[in-house]
Amino acid sequence: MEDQEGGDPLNEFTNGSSWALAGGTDPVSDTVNYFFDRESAILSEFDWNLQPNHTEEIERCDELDRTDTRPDLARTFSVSESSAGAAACGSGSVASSIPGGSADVLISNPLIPSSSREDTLEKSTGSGGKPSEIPSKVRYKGQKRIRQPRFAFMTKSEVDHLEDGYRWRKYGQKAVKNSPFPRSYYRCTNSKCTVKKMVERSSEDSTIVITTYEGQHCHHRVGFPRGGFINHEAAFAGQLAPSAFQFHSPGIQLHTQIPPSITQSKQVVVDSRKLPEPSPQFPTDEGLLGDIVPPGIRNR
DNA sequence: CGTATTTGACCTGCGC
DNA sequence: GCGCAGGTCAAATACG
Repeated sequence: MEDQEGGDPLNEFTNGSSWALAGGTDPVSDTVNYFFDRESAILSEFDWNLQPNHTEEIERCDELDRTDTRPDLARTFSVSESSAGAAACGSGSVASSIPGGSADVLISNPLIPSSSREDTLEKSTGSGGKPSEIPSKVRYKGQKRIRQPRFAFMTKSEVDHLEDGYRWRKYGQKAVKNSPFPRSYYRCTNSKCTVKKMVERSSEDSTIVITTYEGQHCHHRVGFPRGGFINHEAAFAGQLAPSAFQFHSPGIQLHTQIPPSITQSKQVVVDSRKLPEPSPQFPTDEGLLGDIVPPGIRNR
């Protein structure tokens, strides 16, 4: 647990970053640096500020987790109108890590208004909670959904659900239009965490898995990718990526290879071509992950 | 038996 | 207003 955020990730990526993944002494830290480098480049591209508070927020939330297991308590501050895409459990601003090593990066607008029914529902019931007396269908009405910031990336992988150090509960699967592959919906199993992710395969290239994170984890991962059981890239994406979108969206669209079907309307796509050229290969876990699709050089 | 997954139904948002 | 597609719920089922 504690080792997952052992150091200030921001310091790590601002200080010593290394693109030499393969030759690194620690593939994990290399991965960290890799991501942070890329994120730094991306965020600076848009003149976004990085606020190194993520560790504190997570610890705060973890503390809550230890001291109080009531789901309602945590959910009460899950989303607010002014959260501007803040995380589910904390409003902390953090530097996100964009997993550029795996794919192009897509950034969703943090303030996409939708429906807040899910938040409302989760407060009252939760996925595993006892049913409320009020039918959910009734509670849907009159609610506004505040879409949390989204973060999507593509990974070339044979497995759909990439391990990222968190535990996820699948709560839905949906056929996607114009795609032969269904989209799976996952929610973080942490009772205080409202992070979700969607996983689907690219309709154009079935070997590419598109993972979309929504929200920000308020707790540590359950494990850390040292034992080789975790997809590093996904881990950092899941942990850090969404938080980037607390910053103002520049509202520009430069480049994307992620199908619009998964991102809804408003989105910002970071032009990965402006990023430092990544290593075409990326450490993978158990060989499940194939070649990570590097931004800008895919399909060459 | 507790937890996770599956899956059909339902709701919301959006485009026309 | 209508229809479609995305997203979620929750009961049923599977699994360890």
